[in-house]
Amino acid sequence: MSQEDMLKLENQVCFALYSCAKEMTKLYQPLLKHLGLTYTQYITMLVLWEHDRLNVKELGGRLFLDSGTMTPLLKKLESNGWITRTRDNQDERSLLIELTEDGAALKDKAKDIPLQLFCRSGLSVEEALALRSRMQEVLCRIQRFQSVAEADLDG
Amino acid sequence: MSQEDMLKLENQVCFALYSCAKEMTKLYQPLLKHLGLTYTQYITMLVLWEHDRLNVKELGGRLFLDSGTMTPLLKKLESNGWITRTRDNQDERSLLIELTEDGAALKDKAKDIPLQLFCRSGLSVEEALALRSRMQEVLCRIQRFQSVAEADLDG
DNA sequence: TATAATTAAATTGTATGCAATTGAAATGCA
DNA sequence: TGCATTTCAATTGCATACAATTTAATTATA
Repeated sequence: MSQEDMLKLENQVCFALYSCAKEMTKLYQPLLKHLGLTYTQYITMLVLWEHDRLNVKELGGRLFLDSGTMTPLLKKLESNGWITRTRDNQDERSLLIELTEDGAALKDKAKDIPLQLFCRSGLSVEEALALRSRMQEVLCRIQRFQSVAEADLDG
Repeated sequence: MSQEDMLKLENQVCFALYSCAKEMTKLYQPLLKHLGLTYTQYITMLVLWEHDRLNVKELGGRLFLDSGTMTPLLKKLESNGWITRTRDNQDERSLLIELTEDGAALKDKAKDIPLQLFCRSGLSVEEALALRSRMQEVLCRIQRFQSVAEADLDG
């Protein structure tokens, strides 16, 4: 492919990924509105429903989000009554995030969302599984490159 | 898969897509910094390098971005001297976006970016092509569902 | 132990991103 | 022609995102 062609929008892998991710995220909106959650708040709750009592760093690490994004988001979840934010007695730098009763109970109201979303995606089960694995693998490769790039800066 | 399992973060197709797209976009940052562009500004320039003289709607349509995003972004590109924004004489509602000489010349400085990014992605040519096609196809399917959903609201 | 280095979260500043609304211009149609 | 509808861009309000910096707490080490 020529340098000229490589600059065309339709040939961009990243743009295809970027626009597809945005449009898929929008599919959640009508479903999440019932719960009073945004997409980012929803994935945060997904983590907490699996692993209650994480600190901001652990939570952000799983979601690939930094404290600049997590801090206001968690304050919002707290003000909505889904979580509590308390300093860790063992290490006062850490902030422990824990589900409230309401926050834990919200999981039941969210239980149909994954299937609903799957239907809206128009994917078959096999396609969805393959796509997810592929994305996870590409993400791993990118992270590997990022690590190498950082190591280069150090050396 | 159980309803319980479907709520786990690692089983989310959308989160895999969302996080992968974000991390891949970050790979552009060091490359684009030299040009003084953000990623969103870069993809806007990609469109204009292919099709100069589009209005905001046409430009936003190609990028899947609405006027709320495009307006400030285009004002920024204008203030940086890459584009001009002028009302269309034929239809005063439309705002024509055109490249300046500098904006057109910037294309040459960007010509290596696609290949550089490709190297950083860790993908083979075949993988990249397959991934891009896959994303474009999934995006089409999602858009189809969105259309159906809107038609339902009308009816 | 005193201090340097590190770590966690918060903060600051900038740039998206989108739903909903507004205002101006163009179009449709009675 | 005259008015309702539609269309386009801008605006408003809210919620991310992230780089860079700051603050407070902890750890490493001389």
